[in-house]
Amino acid sequence: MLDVRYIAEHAEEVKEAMSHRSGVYDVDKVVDLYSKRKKLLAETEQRKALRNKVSEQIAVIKKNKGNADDLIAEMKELGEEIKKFDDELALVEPALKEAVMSIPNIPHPSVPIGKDDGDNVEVRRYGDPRKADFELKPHWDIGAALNILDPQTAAKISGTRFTVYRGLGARLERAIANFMLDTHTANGYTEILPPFMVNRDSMYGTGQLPKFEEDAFCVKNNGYFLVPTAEVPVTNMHRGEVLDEKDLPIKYCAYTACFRAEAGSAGRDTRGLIRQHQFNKIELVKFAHPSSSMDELESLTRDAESILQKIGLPYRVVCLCTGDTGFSSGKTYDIEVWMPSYGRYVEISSCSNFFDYQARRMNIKFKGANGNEFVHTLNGSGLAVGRTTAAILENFQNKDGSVSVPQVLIPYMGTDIIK
RNA sequence: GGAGGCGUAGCGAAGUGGUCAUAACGCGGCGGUCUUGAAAACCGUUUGGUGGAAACGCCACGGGGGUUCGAGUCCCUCCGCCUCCGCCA
Repeated sequence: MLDVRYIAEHAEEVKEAMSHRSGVYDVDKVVDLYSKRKKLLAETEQRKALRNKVSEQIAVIKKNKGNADDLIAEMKELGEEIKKFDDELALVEPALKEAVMSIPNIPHPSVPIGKDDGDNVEVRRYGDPRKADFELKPHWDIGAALNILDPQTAAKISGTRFTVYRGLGARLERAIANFMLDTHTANGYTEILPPFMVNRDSMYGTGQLPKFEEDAFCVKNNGYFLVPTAEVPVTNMHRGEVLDEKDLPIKYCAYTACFRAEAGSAGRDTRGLIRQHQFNKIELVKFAHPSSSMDELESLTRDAESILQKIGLPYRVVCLCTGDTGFSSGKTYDIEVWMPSYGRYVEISSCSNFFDYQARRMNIKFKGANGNEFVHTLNGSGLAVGRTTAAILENFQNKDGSVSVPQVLIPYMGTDIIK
């Protein structure tokens, strides 16, 4: 969330920023509730100060065996007044909090202004889209032919949007995950294996709640949520903490299954590994000093890209425009891998700098020169494993239906060909 | 799942209805004295949030609610940790 005070004192600036985002946001409501709260706070605090003072007097009188009945009666009355103001505050506070939380992050000045993904700006490209002298097949056909991807069986045991990986398919998924983790840990990221279920507070902390509850799976027994991304458990690890400035940046990588309801995506990407209820992902998370978080976003994006370069998959990096940038993010780069079956680049990673937006919400600070300050949080996929599997199957397929194993994965696969 | 105990500053821990929560005491951290330097010893200093230009307030003892003129302290509830028992990969 943004700083309430900042919104109140820079209302026009915030409104201007919101006008470039998708959706409509009520900044005035925040300003309004803020001044209302301020007024109530003044009223109640003034009375509390008096009560505190008189209560001390009563204590003294009692100690000296005196009679304080008059004062006690007065305070009883004052107490009722205080309660009235507090009750009113109890209505305004949550309303204000909700209003503030409903305002998305302010995009960084370097973010291109635009409406939707059509206005995203390509930053760089690596490699060239695969060309072949035979017809390139989509990965779901390759997977079926090689008997390594089996959505039918998954549908029987679970439902649609699940896949059973079999044999070298399962092995490929595992090889990719291991390769990614090995690469990132060698780059200074500490490997984390977090719980795959988290509580409600964590979902609020990273911003999946309250707005996007229908996207998540909730466990009936205990109200826990299946993690939609490792960002949630890993970023929340430091919720409510004051970090040591000299430990920054803290860098984590985590491999988890991710669970998404994909509500509202009916009919989209119904075939293959692109959009599943359960998929594997390596996530990179950073807690950074505000002064260097923009640099950390660049290096995080490069770290994610390096995986694709090492495997040898063509991709491009785009900077999301203001209208397409996620709710909590201040700046986002998407990494898109070339998918022959789609005939275009498909998102395989999303790297974001949230500035202090998540940190304020989660109360993650560091002890700096000017007292405690909020850290900046960043994260990005490094990468989505299922989509990487799909991209490899398509980009490394051979005319005879086999798939060559990328060089760097051969040690993990124990073979150089899937056939 | 059952029984009991506990949750107070970075850590340990006192406080069991009032005028020492800017929280005793101990450890740690920071500054200093001493020392060639260090250790030891000694002295000093160390919670955060929020309102206000300031003066000066308000809030916070795991979270939430209640009783009271007044709650760290009493009551309810939720969460977490520990011990024992049961079950279990």
